[in-house]
Amino acid sequence: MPPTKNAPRFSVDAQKHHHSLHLVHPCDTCAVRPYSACAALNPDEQKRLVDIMKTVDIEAHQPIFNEFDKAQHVFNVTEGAVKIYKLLSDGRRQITGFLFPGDFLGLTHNETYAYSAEALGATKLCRFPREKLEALLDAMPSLEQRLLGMASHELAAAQDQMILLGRKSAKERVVSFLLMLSNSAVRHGRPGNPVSLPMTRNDMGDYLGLSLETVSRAFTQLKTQGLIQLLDERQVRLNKPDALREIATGF
Amino acid sequence: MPPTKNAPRFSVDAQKHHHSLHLVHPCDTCAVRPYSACAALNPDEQKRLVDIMKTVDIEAHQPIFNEFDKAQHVFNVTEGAVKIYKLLSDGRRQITGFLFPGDFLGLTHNETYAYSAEALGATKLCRFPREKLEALLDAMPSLEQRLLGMASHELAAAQDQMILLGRKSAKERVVSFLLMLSNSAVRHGRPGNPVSLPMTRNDMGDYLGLSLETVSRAFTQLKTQGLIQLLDERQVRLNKPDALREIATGF
DNA sequence: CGGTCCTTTGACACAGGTCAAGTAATGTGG
DNA sequence: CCACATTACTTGACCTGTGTCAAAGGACCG
Repeated sequence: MPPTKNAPRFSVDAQKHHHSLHLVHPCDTCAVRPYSACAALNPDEQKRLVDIMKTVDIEAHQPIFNEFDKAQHVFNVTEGAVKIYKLLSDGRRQITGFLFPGDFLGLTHNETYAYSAEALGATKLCRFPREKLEALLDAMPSLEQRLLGMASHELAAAQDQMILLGRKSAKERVVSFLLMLSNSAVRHGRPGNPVSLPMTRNDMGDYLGLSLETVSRAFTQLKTQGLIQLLDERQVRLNKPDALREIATGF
Repeated sequence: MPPTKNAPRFSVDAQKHHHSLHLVHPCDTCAVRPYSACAALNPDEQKRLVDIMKTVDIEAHQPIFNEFDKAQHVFNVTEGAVKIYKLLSDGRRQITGFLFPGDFLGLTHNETYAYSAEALGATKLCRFPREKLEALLDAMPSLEQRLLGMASHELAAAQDQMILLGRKSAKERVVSFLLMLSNSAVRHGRPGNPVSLPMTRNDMGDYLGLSLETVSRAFTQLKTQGLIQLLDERQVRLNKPDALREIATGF
């Protein structure tokens, strides 16, 4: 069952006009966050970024781009959530990340994208033409520094994911995932305890290297042990964060 | 035969004196490679790099630094090979990378190292004091650009490793590993076909998320199918690279 | 030449995958 | 507003790939 994807369907807003409204804080649009790129730029630099930027709306479950497409744009999530993934030729899928407001996608040093990207729910993005962004980079070391910091942060996260995928049990993976989502929410300025889960069990499985059934069973087990509590189907309360942290780190 | 046991050991002081000899090509010392950082620097910039650099020798199986140590130096491999890994509290280990001449280790944006590093065989490193290197970075955007390129390359590799760990079978993992080593050897200017394996089965297992027995069984199976051939215990010939590539990508 | 480490191989156990059935939640068209 | 379809989730029964444990051989070393 190789999930054959249709072509990207997104509408580009004609938003050029009110860019000027955002000049002082362009990153209100571009979702400024601790790890976002536009913080710490001077007004002139911000203006140059905003000038090459367009806002894009994506409907739920629509592709944003596919692996091996020509990499013409770089995106920044402003609202909603995105999953990025790679496929093996027989359809096996590995989700390599879930992205939230402030996160970049589509950065690459090759001609083509290194992964596919799809919106989880209704999502807004900032879109930068790649060659223009790269020209800006050369002229703005501070932006480049920022990107390096983000890349190094992502690299650390990728290594955590490797130990999860290579060495953790199903339960440890699910617990690690919940804590990771919680931490990420806090970093992005959202509440960290009732954790919201904008993705399906299947997506979680493809992120954690598990089947959807195993993810579901892990949830049930954690519920039974009183460690978590499902409020709404897409909302989990972490009852004993410390106990969960111990499970996640392998005690 | 484990690589170069009796490597000539020159002291740090001795190196200092003939820095001037290296000024035109300082990266002979610092192992210049396509993904290395010192390429494309002008002579003045190269000199400034060399001035803060020291050469270090590490014996086989000796630690270089440990996760959570204060990150005081950044290293570049010049000879030999290094493994970097993370541990869970009960001792489970995930090797997150094998590094060869030209590769950097110890780069982080935190106070402490994000992983432990250990020499596989006798190994030579270039060592840069971290704060001096960071000061240089601010002054040399070209170097920063180079690092960003390397980080983005490593990020892509990390995502390949995620699909390997999350979704590939034992046999697919081992084959992917052999091909990866072969490609890496070619990129680093060494022969790509008889692949040399400077690490133990145990190390391979900890890199691939498998037990050492499963790695061994996969080798036997590949031998039986005539796809590979063990020359020396640390040297594999890839008999049918195309067939191997198909296995690795999940056909 | 005995000790240590690495590798291979076999026997067996088990975590997690697969298949299947049933239910709940959500959306859709009449 | 209600049939109906669709998608998501849970749970059970069973199967299998890989881990674990154990033993034995080989290479290297002091």
